Amino acid sequence: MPTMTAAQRREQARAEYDAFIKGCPTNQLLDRLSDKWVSLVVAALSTGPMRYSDLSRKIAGVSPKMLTQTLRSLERDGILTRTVTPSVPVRVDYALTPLGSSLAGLLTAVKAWAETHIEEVHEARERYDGTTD
Amino acid sequence: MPTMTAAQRREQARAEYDAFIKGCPTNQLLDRLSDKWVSLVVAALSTGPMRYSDLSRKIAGVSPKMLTQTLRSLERDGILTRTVTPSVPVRVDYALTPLGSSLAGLLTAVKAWAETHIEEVHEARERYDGTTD
DNA sequence: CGGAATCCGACCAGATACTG
DNA sequence: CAGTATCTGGTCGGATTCCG
Repeated sequence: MPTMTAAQRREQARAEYDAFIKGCPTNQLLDRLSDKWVSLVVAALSTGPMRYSDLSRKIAGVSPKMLTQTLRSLERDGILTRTVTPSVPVRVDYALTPLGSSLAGLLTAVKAWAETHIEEVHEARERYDGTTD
Repeated sequence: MPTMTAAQRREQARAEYDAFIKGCPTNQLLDRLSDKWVSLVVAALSTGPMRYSDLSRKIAGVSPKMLTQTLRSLERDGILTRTVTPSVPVRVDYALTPLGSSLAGLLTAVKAWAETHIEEVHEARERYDGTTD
């Protein structure tokens, strides 16, 4: 009696999909890139190591919480390293790993694409928005 | 007296940052890519045009709402085209534009990077998670 | 079949305040 | 200086329902 079968089928499809995602490297990476702060942090560090407060200042709009959270996940993924120097005021430096650098290279490629094609996108948008005819 | 100056400074930094974002093509593009369904739709269409229900089936975990929403924004951005065939049951086909195809190419590059380096990420994660010492 | 509208819950993200 | 903890609210995403 398929009374709530619809929901169950959805759920099952979701589970399968989820399992599929787990084994899919692309999606995991995409998950990282989809974090808006990730790209900014990586970009900021691509010119060299920075301290926590430097990052906080350079990125500006970020809250301490999000910055820490982002740095943590990137550190966990081996994208960057966290170095604590126990001086009188504690000093923490963040730097890209080789892996992180290659990711930065990828982001550069994305950026290049964006700058090349953004115009077309804008035109398409105006065309779509001015849906006069 | 700086009682609430902290909040105001945050707000101002946020405004500047926001303005910066507006003019930044990279970020606009990143916004698109950060939508988890976008990549899946583009990937699905990269092998050829598909109907709405085909996409719905192929992507599996997506709800009608999100699928439509994703397709709309992609259509608006000129990434894909929407073709309605007014037969008895309405038929709608979606296909990538040349712009969309080039985006698909970019996603392929990202995918390649992911598959190349995912192993390192996994190792880094296990090393980080097994925080024994 | 293809889609729109509504409702609602879950999660994410920010602000604030406090600690080492 | 470099975080952490908590609360809160806004947005996203899903389920449901109904229309062309």
